[in-house]
Amino acid sequence: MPELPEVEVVRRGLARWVAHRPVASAEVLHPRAVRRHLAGGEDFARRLGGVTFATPHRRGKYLWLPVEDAGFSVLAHLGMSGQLLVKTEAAPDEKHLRIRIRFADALGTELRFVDQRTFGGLSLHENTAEGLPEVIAHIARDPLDPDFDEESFHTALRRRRTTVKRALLDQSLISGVGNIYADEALWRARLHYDRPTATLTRPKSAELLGHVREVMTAALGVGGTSFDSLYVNVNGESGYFDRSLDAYGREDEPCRRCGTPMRRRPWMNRSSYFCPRCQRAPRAVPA
DNA sequence: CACGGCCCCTGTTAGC
DNA sequence: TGCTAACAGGGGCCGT
Repeated sequence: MPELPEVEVVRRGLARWVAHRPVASAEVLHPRAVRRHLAGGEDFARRLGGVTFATPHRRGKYLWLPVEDAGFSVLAHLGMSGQLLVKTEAAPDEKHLRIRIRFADALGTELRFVDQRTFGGLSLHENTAEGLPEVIAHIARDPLDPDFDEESFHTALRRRRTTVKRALLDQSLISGVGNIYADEALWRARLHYDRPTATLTRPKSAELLGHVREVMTAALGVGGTSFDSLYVNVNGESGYFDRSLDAYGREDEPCRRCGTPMRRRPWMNRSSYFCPRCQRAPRAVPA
């Protein structure tokens, strides 16, 4: 489950149900789920046996469980359809169960990575000096990170020769924003997705960033956005923010500001939802 | 080297 | 009813 609020919901679940527990064993049921672990599934399982997890961390859509008294972490990315579920040991295996982690304590629950489309996965990585798995060192801080650098975000936008929605989805510029929250923030900021970033004034980029933060914080407050059972917390429960969406998925429905029917446009093998009146297309810029 | 396009997967749904 | 195409919230990698 993809974007920052949904991943944060999962992180909080892991903090409550998995942190500080001793691992008995790990079982890899699909090789693609550990493809980022280059040493392979057997190595993944062997190295996890006997470790204890520390408190989970998150940056953007990545989350990781540091291993106590060791310099490495279990890194997780949910991709499009990944779930981290805490289930009782007796619960039947899910159809798309990819990885199982059993614990050595007596709580009777296990951690499962379930992923229909296998775009997500788990892997083990050495931590950098900052305690970050090395392979995500290129991922920018996310907008809810207190150390997010607003000034360098703005200067990067001005320097780039790209469009604003592409920039929002560029995880090396700002992380955690995906297709839903990009459309929501752009609608709130009255910006068209094809607006060149170089034309954004400092107040406008600050306003946009503020909307990104507000929509994500609001979504987090109600457990994230779920359209179906694919996007759930560690207990398999869905969030409620889909009821509060103003742009995403609202093709032909009236804009909540001006009443104009919302539009959907194919965009980068996905879709962009916008109000044609509130979010005017930019004038073609001379080359 | 920055950027845009393509690809990796499986399942559901809309349309013919 | 059955087939097919489009679409789904991800990111990495490749070529230009």
